[in-house]
Amino acid sequence: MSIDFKQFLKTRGLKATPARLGVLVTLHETMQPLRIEDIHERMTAPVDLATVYRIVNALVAAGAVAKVDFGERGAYFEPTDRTHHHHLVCTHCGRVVDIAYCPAHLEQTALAAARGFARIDRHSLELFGVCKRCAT
Amino acid sequence: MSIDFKQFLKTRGLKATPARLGVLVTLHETMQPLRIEDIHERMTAPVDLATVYRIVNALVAAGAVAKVDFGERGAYFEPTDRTHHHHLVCTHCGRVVDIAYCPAHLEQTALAAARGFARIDRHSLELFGVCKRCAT
DNA sequence: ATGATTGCAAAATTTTTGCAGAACG
DNA sequence: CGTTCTGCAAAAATTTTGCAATCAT
Repeated sequence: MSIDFKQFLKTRGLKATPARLGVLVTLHETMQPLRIEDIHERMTAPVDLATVYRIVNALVAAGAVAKVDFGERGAYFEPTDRTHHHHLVCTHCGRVVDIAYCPAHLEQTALAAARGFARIDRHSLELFGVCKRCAT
Repeated sequence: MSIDFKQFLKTRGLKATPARLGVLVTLHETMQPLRIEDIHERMTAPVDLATVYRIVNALVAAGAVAKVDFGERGAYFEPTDRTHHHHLVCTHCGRVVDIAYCPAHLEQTALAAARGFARIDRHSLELFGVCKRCAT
C-alpha cells in the first residue's frame, strides 16, 4: 500500500513525504470524493492547508488524482486508479455513489454528432437524485 | 423577445429591471455558456458585479438559467429554454459546442445500475476534446 | 407610496504565492 | 549537501452581504 504510493511518487520525481503519503492514503481510504478542506481535516498528521492545495495539485498533474465536479462550491477529488465510473449524488444529503455503467460508444457517438471537433479525450457524467434513505 | 423576458420575470414575482433584462439578453445572445465576469463585461448598460451575482442567482432559482460545470474556476451559466443538450469543450482554446445527442434511457439505466437510490432527477454530461481548429 | 432592487463598500470564501527553514534522497 | 517541500503569512481571486438610495409597479 504505502509502499506503492512511495514507488508511485518516486517514479514521478516527487519526494515521498509524510504529507503526500497522507493525502494519498486519505483519498484511498475514503470511498467518497473529497474536497481539499475534507482532506485537510482528515489528515492524521496535521498539514497546512496551503500544502494540501499544493499536494493535490501535484497529484492531479501527476495523474494520480482527478477532479470531480458536482456543481457545488469547492472541487472534489478522488484517486484515478479505479475502473472508469460515474457518480450519483443525493441532492438531499450529499451522499455519492459510484456507478460502473457508462453508455456504450459514448465518445464516438458524441464526436459523430458534433461538428468541428477532431477528437474527444474524456468525459464527465454526473447524475443527481435522491437516495432511498432521504426519500420520504 | 424582450417582451417575453418581461413576462417571464413578472410571473416569477421578479421585477423587470434593465439589469435583469440585460442579463437575460446577454445570455441568450451568446451561444456559449458565460461566467459571471463574462456577463458583467458584456452588459451594454454597466451593472455592478455584485448585482450580476444576485441576478444570476435569482434567475437560477427561478429556473431561467442553469449552471454548467466545466471543471474550471468560475461557474458557467446558460439559458434553460433550449432543448436538452450536452457540451463538448475544446481543452485547447476553450470553445464550447452544444451536442444534442444524449444516451437513450440514461437515467433509468443508471438508476438500475445503482444501489440505494430512489430516483434520478437530472444529469450533467460534459465531453472534452480538441476542436479541428486547434488540432495540429 | 412601498417594497423590491441596485450600487458601493466591506466581509467571507476559496485558492495561490513568496520566502525562510526543514526534510528527503 | 543540494533540491525539494512545508509552514506561515500575505495576497489574489471569487462570492456574499449590509445598508442607504433608487426604481418598478
